[in-house]
Amino acid sequence: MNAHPAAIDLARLAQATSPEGLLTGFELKAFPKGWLLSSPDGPRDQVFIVRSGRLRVYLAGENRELSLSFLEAGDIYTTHTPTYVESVAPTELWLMDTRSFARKLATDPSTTPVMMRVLGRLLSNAVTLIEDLAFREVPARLARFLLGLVERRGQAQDQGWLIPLELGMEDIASLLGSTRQTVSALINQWERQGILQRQGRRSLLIRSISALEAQCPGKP
Amino acid sequence: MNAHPAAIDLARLAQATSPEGLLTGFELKAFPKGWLLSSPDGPRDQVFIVRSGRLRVYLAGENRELSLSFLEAGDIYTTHTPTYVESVAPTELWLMDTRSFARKLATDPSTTPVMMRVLGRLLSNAVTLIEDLAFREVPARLARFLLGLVERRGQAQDQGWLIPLELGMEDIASLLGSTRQTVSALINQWERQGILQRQGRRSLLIRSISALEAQCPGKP
DNA sequence: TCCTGTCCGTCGGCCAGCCGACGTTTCAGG
DNA sequence: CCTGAAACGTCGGCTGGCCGACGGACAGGA
Repeated sequence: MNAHPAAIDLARLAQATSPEGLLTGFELKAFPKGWLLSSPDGPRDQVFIVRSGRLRVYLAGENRELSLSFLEAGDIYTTHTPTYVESVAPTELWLMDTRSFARKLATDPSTTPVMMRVLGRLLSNAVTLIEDLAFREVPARLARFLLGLVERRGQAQDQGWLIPLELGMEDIASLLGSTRQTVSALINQWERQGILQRQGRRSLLIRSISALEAQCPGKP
Repeated sequence: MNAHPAAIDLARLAQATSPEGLLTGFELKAFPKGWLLSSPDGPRDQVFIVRSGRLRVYLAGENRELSLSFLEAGDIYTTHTPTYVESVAPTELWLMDTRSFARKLATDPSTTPVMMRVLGRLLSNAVTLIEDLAFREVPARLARFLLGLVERRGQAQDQGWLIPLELGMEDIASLLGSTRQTVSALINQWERQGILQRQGRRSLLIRSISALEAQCPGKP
């Protein structure tokens, strides 16, 4: 659910201008905003590392979409999985097809641990999402989402924690597998209860962490 | 959702009695039926290959369980993910901790492709399950489950396809993220409609593949 | 043969949350 | 300072499917 798989040192590494070291064999390409890089039907044979920009990984049903993750600089991904990948901002990628990548792995074992960590991260995220969809209700998912933001990007204030909100209601709903209306209603209800407070359109002030935690059944 | 990740040649390889070749470094262990091998809370640092028996991989919520997969001879798995793993029959495993395994991967690149395939398979299954939970309703999931069985284990008959059903209603429901009652009601409804037919307690005769396919929105 | 445990079929009540609809707020570009 | 489009807030109706409950069917044990 959370983005940032293995953003550790790759973010800096990916800033290179020529493919050296771990990047050997990758090819730099740029994409405009709104470009569909991969779909479940199309070929699924690429590995890439994000140099800059922003991508959305999502699934699509009849008349709904479920975002799995947003990828940013330093994130690595493979189109092995039947998902859609779309740039939501101008984006630069280090690209490589999986066949070459497999060869690279076979000859250069130092790449393996990175790849394993990435795949492990992806799997963990997927499992967490499955748990959410199967067991938890929307309020719990939204609460966990907000708590995650506090943890990763929250700024302490005397009134509580300020978190940036670069996503609209619609986008959040899509990340949670819910709808705009439900998410909107929940946030406004919580605001009325004093749990949080809107701070302009693009940020949120969390006034009571514990009240949000109370919405999540059984999470330490 | 479907079991059998990389059952290709591993099933035979795992029959060995001493750890040679790919099995180098693994340790053979036996478990009785009903043994909990791993849980989201406990240590999650093992890789194993099933030599014989049967394991269930599942998630647990407040008062429900969701089975992710059943593992059988030749299947490989890692407890990296926060899931429960339990033996549902007496089981023999080739075990190894992830640290040693990482070292093995670094020194013996031939293991890497196997591992990548396995992880890829796990990811694909996870994504498919997410799609099901997020977009499809229970009838569609059940229909796809049955169609999968026909494809993998169906025996042609003049009346239709006979499929073995070694799982009870409860187990099937757990695989689909639904309940015993709902699944039972659906199957009996389909029986009344002549789509399928019970054949004793442990097998099912599918009379109309196309009727089942009609239950799945948009799947070629 | 009966008894007892396990599984299956079916019903009615109930509710989370999806959907459509419509009004209101926000904001960028003229 | 307008203005149109995009995003947000809120309402009511509707329904898939969960839950509890209960009775029947089919074992295996004694």
